[in-house]
Amino acid sequence: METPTDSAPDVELQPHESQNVAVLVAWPYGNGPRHLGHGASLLPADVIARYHRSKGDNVLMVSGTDEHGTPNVIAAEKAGLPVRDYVTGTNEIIRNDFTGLGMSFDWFTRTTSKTHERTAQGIFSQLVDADYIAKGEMLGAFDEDTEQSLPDRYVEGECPYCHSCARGDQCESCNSLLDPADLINPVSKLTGNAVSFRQTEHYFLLLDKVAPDVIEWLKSNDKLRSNAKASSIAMAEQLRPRAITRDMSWGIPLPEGYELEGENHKVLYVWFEAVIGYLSASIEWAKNTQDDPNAWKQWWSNPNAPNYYAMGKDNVPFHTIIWPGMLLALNKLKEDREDYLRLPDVIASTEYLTFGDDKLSSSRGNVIYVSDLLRIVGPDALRYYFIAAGPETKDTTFSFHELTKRTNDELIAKWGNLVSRTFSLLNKNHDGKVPEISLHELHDADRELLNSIHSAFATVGENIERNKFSQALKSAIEAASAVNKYIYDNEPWKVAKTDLKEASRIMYVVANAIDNLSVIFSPFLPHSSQRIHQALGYDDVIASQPVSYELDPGTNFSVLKGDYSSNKHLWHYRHTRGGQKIHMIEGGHIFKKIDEEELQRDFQAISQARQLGNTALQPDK
RNA sequence: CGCGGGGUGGAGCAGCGGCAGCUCGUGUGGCUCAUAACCACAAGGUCGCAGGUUCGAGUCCUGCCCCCGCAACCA
Repeated sequence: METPTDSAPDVELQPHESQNVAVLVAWPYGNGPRHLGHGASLLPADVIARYHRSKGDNVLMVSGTDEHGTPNVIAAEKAGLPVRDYVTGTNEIIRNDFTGLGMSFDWFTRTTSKTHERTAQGIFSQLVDADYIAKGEMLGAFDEDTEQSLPDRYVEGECPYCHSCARGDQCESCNSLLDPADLINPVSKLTGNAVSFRQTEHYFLLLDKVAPDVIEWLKSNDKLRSNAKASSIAMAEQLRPRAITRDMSWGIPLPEGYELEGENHKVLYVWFEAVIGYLSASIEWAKNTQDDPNAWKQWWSNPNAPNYYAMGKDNVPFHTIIWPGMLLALNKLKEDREDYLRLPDVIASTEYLTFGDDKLSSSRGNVIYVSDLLRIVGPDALRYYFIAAGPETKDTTFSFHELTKRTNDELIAKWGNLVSRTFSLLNKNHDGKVPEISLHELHDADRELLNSIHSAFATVGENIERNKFSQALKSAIEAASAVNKYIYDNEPWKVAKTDLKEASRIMYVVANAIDNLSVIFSPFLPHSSQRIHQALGYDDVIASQPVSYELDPGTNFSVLKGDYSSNKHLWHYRHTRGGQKIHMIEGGHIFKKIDEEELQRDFQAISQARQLGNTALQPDK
């Protein structure tokens, strides 16, 4: 990347050598709409993907809904729906949340897809054959009446130590860690029925066997954030075999030939199969959208294709230990090094977004959903908030006040207002056109400003590449501020009255700056960047959006995909062509100012309407 | 001594060995093209507490206090 000099800023950047970049987004659990915490932890993935596309890289961004597991079965029961119908509904809700936010997935599928089932079963049987998975026995809790198997957290009873009421995994009164089998008079939290425990046979992933390799890999990966790295190494040092099957009927069945004795209702446990989704979704994407069904290997088995994983911090161990452990074991079975599956490079994890005193999660009452705020403030204000004020390095408390401040006093005051005043000046004094000038008319101050925009591409890009998203966005805002100062210093509204040619030069520089800034902002604020781009008279698409698409018509199985080919090779300074007619933005403003009281009122109204409305698809309490 | 993250002006954060910074808010002034927006200047901090290392410490070490997450059947 060149250093900007005092020469004209029209130096061509070195053409960026395209890389294949995989962006792997943690699979949202399919039990209901996404809340703000989910949005905050997954949005950085979209910034990474959009930035890399803009740079010219070939991005493959995949994810899907994680639809198996007990919580979904229970939620479906409550809703009075077959589980499959229930998760089809939540998948649609989550797809809409992501579409609304503008998450530019290449493929957003479901763990209930055939490809996923086959891939997960294939990996399972390979690992069994290679002795990385072995049979063993485990004590399981069963509802005595319904025969439903129950995870620890659904079992409660009297604490054997302090004799107060305790949940299966921990006593909230005396804080003892419990084994649910020790509880006195255990009952199901769901039905109140008595719970009994029996030994049943299960498959275990022999994590201890891959631990040395996992530790070695952890130590050698210098892109992992130090917090994730240290805690993961400590955890890896005490890995034990872990059961990866469950007694239930909802899930991926064990592959043929691997059934356990006398059992026909064992399924793969969600945490084992869900992480495989990254791979299976890539395979499914290739099969459905590419000429070459093996195209996924250009990301997964390519030594020059870095990958980025995005998730909340609770998910880190699955991506630093379990998934790498599985991949390491699989790679040991590959004869050809060229078939090695790539382990995680960058784990961009966030901390938690909290709300008041309660964790903002779907398992508690205090929740604000992504869709609520999308309706009230729109996608880009929410995206701005997530990146500028989100829990990037520490837990952060959400507040309407902070959202309002960030939107009104930063996003709108700096960037939105810059766009407004520019269009207004062009309209008033320059026939609603970008003035035409020749570049050698530029003054030193003009070049200086344009150079600062030129270097903003580098600064913002570097920060994104270092996972410093809020810093990157701040740099973009600073670049916009420089343009505001330039306008103030040059007073084009005054100059236009006496010397229109001079004013044209100034306004050309401003329009040119905005044109470039819309590209710089596009990974963060794709919706508004696209509108500004069009308002400047262009008709191409610099920030595409995902669309829902029914895979096999009639199956009710839909995925998100998108065509982002026109978003590529934009991440560099360019001169705006003069003379093009601008189009005023509908309503005059790209961003709508937030009235904090109104925001709270609107939220209350939506929240109440939701509680009164159909509860069938509500997340479980 | 289970593991880890965080505690920096009113708010949100950066800095992680060399004169305490940024954004917002606040005050004053300027500007009036612009969504009471924009521009300039100013006030405001003994960098959680206590020791230590060092010519020099938010920055390294030790102890303590507070907040948060994880602790593997919460996926």
